[in-house]
Amino acid sequence: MSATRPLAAPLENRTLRQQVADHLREEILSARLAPGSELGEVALARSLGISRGPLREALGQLAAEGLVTIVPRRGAVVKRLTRQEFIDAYEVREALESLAIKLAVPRLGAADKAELHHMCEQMERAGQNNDPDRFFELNRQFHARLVRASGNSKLEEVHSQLVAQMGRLMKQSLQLRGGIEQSVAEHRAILDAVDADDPERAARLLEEHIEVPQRVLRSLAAQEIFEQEEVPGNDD
Amino acid sequence: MSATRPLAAPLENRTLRQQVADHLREEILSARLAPGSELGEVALARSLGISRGPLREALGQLAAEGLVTIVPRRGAVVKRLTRQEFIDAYEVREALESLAIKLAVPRLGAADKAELHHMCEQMERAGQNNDPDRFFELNRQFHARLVRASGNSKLEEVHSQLVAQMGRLMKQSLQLRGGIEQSVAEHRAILDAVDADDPERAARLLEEHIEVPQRVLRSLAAQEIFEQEEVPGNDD
DNA sequence: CTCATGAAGATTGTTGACAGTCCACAGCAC
DNA sequence: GTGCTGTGGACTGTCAACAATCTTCATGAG
Repeated sequence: MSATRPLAAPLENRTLRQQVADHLREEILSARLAPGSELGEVALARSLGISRGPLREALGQLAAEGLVTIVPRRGAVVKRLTRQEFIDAYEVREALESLAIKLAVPRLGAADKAELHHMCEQMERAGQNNDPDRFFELNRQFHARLVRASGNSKLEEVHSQLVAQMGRLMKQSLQLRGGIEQSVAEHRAILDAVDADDPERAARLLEEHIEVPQRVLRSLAAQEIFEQEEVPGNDD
Repeated sequence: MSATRPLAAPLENRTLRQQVADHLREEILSARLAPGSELGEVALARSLGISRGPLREALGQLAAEGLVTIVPRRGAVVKRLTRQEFIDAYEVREALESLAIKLAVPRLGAADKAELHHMCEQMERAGQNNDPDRFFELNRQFHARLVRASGNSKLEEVHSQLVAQMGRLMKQSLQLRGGIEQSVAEHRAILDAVDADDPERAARLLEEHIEVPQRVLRSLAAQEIFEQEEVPGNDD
């Protein structure tokens, strides 16, 4: 019980496919690999110093996770969401988190609530410091924390996968809502309902909170987010 | 527009990995491959008449879909759900279908409603004929139809994947509820709300409908469903 | 008799090479 | 000049062999 990684990785048993999949997932989520980027197998394998076999398996896995699109005999590209797909994903995410908070509220202890409040304060501070990247990361952790607190592993799995797919776009959608102060206020309102052990009110507030970017996306000509980038592919 | 397969498969472009993945998925869903079955690569590849390469990619894809479990350097087995995982999946499914029916009701035309009623009648007939397999299949189609009618592709995708994971167990859980007549009555009640264009009532009824096996699973010592089968692996 | 040790067999992980397909571009007919 | 055709290159799909690891079983010490 004194291992450096007590959870889920007892030994360095990680196979190459897993390492490559994790690496590429991280590259995609961090936007170092832009949507639309073509993932040539030989070039990628060379740059990673491995063979094409494990790389192909990793790409297949990422395709099943919805992060890349594989066209038979044409290769793999980082998946690019249409506006409709993004709205659809938002709706599903709303339903998932609504369920999550209803399940989570009766299970939360004082320590959990305190931690959520702490995260909320950090988010406010990030807003004051004008650090949107940090705010985004904290926001992601806040929602992930709520979902995990539901105690429903499948829910957590589906949610994290969905958030990963929406990925980079969520960061930009953050700019579409009323600004960081508005978002922090909404989080506080949700936490109030959580403190009061009122799952229904918490769920309603959470749904409204998540709905904000959805409404903006529907109404506004927020096309720019999607229409943009034709992606140079490889710029040397 | 006169091709034999107008949708999604213009040519026989399907790659071996896809064919194998589809084949194995069908085998698992139809319970010809029981949960816990060990999927040895060499034996499987031989029986399919292919190499291990595409097979490994297909297995990786199915693992990402949650149908098989791959333990590094130990091989792949058909995933076996614990009771908790099954309950968790049921909760998520309930949230998804609740969202689906709320979205679907305002979009359904008279023809759609008629089709749903027709499916419901067929379910009743299957019950009278004491044909649980057919009833199960119709029930699956009924719910899938509702989800598709939501117009949310991501929702449909996540839902179908979840249903596939629950797969074979759902058939057995059908026996746990009040019997086929009870289930048909519940479907009729849902359709009444749909006919009345009342999304909230439809969603509430649907949630109660889905909750039935959940409650049974929680309370009852319905362990038998999960504790069973140690699975012979390969019987030649 | 029990448990540790080690070798043999079987299975998975990885690699490099071969085969087939798609795309781009040059050449030619009109 | 425009459009079709064929050839070349690059890429993906597939395969068979090699390497590494795990499991099993026999062997021997205590």
